Amino acid sequence: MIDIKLLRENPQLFKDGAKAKRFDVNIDTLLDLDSKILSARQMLQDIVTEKNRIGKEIPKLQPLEKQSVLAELGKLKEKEAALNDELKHIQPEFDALMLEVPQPPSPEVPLGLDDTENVEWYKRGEVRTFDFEPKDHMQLGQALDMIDMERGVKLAGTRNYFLKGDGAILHRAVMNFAMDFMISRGYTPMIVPLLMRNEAMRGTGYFPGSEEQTYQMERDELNLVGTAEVPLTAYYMNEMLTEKQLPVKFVAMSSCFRREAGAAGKDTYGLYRIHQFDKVEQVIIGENDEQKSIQYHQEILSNSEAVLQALGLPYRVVNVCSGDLGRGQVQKFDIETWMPSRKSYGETHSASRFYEFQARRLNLKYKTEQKKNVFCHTLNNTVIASPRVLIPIMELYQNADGSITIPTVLRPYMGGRERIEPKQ
RNA sequence: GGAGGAGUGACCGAGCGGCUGAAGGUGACGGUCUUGAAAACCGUUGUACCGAAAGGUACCGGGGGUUCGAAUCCCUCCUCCUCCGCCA
Repeated sequence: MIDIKLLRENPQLFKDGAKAKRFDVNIDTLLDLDSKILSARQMLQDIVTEKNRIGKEIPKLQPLEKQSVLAELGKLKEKEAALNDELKHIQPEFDALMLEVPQPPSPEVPLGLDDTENVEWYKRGEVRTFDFEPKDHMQLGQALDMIDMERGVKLAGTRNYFLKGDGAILHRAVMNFAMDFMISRGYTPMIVPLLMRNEAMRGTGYFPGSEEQTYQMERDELNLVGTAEVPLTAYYMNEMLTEKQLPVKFVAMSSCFRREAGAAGKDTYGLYRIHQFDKVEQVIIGENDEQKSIQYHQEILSNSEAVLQALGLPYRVVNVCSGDLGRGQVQKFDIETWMPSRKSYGETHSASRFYEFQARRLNLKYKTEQKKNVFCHTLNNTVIASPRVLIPIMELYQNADGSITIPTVLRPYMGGRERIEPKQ
């Protein structure tokens, strides 16, 4: 959520921001509602002040005097009720609109309509060329009995799968490696609840907007999270931290659930776009300081790069363009990892910086050394998401004989083995 | 799932229709004293909104109601605790 005071001062900034992000929100209506609310509240306040003054005198009055004073009060109450009634209509309208106003993007964000206009920042790692006909991850997965898509679909519908045998082992190895790596960098490991109240979904910016993308447990009014960002970022919701506590750095491993509504027919092959996956996610809750936020953004980006480098995967970092940014994001860097079967880089990570946007919705504040109360800043990034990352691992590490070499950093997590080989 | 009990400021805890934004204590901060520290003593110590300010308004788990007036009474939701049942 944005600061209404900033909006009053500079509506054009927010109109331009919304336009660049391709969000449709009526700022003028919002400002109009705002001024109506302000004047109604001012009048209401004056009435209540008067009421309170009269109310205090009542116990001192003679019974006869009381009658006329009570009559006077009655008139005030009528006015009060009318104003309250007006507010009751306007306020929810205002609140709903406020939730829709996008955070304007940083000046460094390239203007663009969609992900095709994201700007490549830099590349790392060598893209492997094969001297044999490489298999894709599904062919490898079947041959090595690591992936069973058919039975996943049989039991749970499209975009569902089983990881089996070495597939399950490799998946766990990747997750555990990433988790241990982040713990070694000082992040606090968390196991988090995956069913979240609407409040937490709204607070992190997913609602309103992503209801269609979310599995909602309507009977219990709970939502299956699409990322551990939600419980981690909302962890201190409605709390007041102290400056000394900051920055808070969390890392969590969790399952993630996404309906992929609107993606019908897109990326239907293999393990790329699926309804359920596991992810190690990093979140920073930091000070209300844009320069520090920018530093933290670099930090979470380089954490993930270090993981990819350790795994020996070639990737590129892209500066996500305005039209591809979410409502709350100030700036976002995606990391895309080379996937031979797609003959392209595919998104594996997404590093976002929000400034106050989420903290305002979450009512997440801290007390500064100067005893002022301000909103925190929040950021998050993927550390690793599997099985999507198994696509480049399996495909890039495959050998001509059909086996897969295990990346060295994963070997300790796989009983010291060097290869995944077909069973005899 | 059934039966009871409870939610007050950073924390503990009093209040149970007007004198209460809220006693008392703890903690924190400032000061006196001291070579320094401790102890003791004195003082300060909530958030949001409107306002240039003075000041005003709201908030005692959330929402709604009764009343001229609610932290105090009623309804509802949430949370926690105790006992019983069930269970990985």
